[in-house]
Amino acid sequence: MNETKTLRQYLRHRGLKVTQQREEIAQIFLGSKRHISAEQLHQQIREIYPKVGLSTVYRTLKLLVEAGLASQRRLGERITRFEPVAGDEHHDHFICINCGAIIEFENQDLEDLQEEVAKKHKFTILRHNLELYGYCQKCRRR
Amino acid sequence: MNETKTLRQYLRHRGLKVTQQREEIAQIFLGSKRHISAEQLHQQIREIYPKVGLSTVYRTLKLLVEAGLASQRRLGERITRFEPVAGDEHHDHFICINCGAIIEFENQDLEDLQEEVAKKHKFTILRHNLELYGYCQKCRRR
DNA sequence: CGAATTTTGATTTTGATTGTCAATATCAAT
DNA sequence: ATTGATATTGACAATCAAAATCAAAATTCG
Repeated sequence: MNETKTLRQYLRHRGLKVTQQREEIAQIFLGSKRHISAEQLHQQIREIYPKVGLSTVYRTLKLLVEAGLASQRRLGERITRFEPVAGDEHHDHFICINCGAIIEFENQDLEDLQEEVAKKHKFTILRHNLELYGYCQKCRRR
Repeated sequence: MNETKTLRQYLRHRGLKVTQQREEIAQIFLGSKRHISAEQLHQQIREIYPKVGLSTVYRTLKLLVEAGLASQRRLGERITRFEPVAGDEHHDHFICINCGAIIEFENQDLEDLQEEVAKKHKFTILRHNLELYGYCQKCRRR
């Protein structure tokens, strides 16, 4: 498996250690079905490697994300925010991962395109959430 | 303020009571800046109505969302899920609010359009998260 | 008003995630 | 292979937002 190598490379590159647990967790995770939570993964791992702790699963998942081998839904934000609904127009958000700024924008084409895709999949959209993470104008330079 | 009426209507319609706290919370919330958290709102409310409890703020925000007067970022999902990154292709998600199914899809036009909008706002996208909430094919009928 | 019902708010509980720390494992240099 | 410096582990505790609890208070409507 090539991804195991990627992980090892990443670890060495950062001066981190290639441990048995990290390899076990990566192995199970990479072969797992999609959208798995840390705890689900922990369950699965325990069936084969009963000694691996939940904390280590969390820590290793973080490493996998950093190594580009995992993607994480629910980025940043850990609390729920609310906003008054002014008119009827919906807006989406840029979120700067450097300074935390939230920039709103609207784009009807984007909304239309979403509806089109939904129709293709026979899905009825009631609401949506689009978050674009990156650097705002100010934080672009580094 | 018209929105206050909307809330009253909504409450009566559901056989709920129009209470002082609900009106106070709605008043402050509707006049507040965007992206406020339950706790931030609670602080603001306390400055004027010191007796309102945090629980009531949470409960009232829920009602405001149901009444269509507030929108809530970070819908559904309360846990973080991870998935292996197979290739380089990104995908987005439909999430059924009835059965919880997560349906993946890819659409390059959507990605391109996002990039275009970002360019307009001088924002550099590193990653994004698009969640379309609604009913899947099975749950459409009701 | 007064009874029936809902709501409130102080507090506790929940549940996911992160922090702590002594014991253990890894790795580079002997 | 052994050592020593350093990183990691796993059990457990701590955090933190959000939900649940429940007796006291407020609201509604006849």
